Amino acid sequence: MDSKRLAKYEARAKIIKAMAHPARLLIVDELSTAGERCVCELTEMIGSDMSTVSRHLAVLKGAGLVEDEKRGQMVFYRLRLKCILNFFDCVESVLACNAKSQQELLA
Amino acid sequence: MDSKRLAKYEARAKIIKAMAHPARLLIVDELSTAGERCVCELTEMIGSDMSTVSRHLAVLKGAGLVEDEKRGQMVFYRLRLKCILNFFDCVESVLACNAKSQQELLA
DNA sequence: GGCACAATTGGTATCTTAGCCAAATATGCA
DNA sequence: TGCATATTTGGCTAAGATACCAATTGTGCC
Repeated sequence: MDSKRLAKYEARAKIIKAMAHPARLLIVDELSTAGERCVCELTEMIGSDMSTVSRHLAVLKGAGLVEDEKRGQMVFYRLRLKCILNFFDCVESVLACNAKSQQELLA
Repeated sequence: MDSKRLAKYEARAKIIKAMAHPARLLIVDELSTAGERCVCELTEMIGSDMSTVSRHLAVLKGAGLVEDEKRGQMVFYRLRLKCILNFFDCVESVLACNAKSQQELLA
């Protein structure tokens, strides 16, 4: 793979990798409907340590998927782009396709 | 996070994680345009060991993204779904958005 | 200043992933 | 049968990801 093509796929992979975790998918999903959430709200939803959630948010921010804003002692996160929902539609159709194949194997 | 919601995000994460690698993105991209490719062709494009490529393909297959067919001594892989291209469109728009932000910082 | 709350960061243990080489398996052909 | 090619799998090691606790930073309030 030449270096230009590699750079292209690495850039894509970084973004995709940022979403490749259940907790981070919950965050993206939640932000897409709620608009914005502070770290403490997300922490309660996810149910793990706040330090862990903060690191997940840092990953999403590093990939450019979310942006943050500090208001008072809280930090609010929101999606930078809405198209991530299309993304999920595609993932769901893969899941549906897989489920169908599973059924055909049983039938 | 309740177990049902967790299961939903884990299923999604598995699929997304399967694409979260430059070599696997090249494979998906290539299959989306070429239709199908054997392991040796993909190995040459990627430029790493065939055993490595074979493992990447196994990851994609495990997530239900590709299917394989053995013909002769070769194994051909192809995409199970075409919608993965929409997927890339979204990733590209995140990249474009990031690039724009970078420029604004410089200006 | 001193305390409480929100969030991030350092440190560390643990698990997973990725890569290579070598070995095993499968197919085609002489 | 024997050899070459295509692919997968086992074994190993290095690198990366994840989670927790503890410590630190920043803000608001008394």
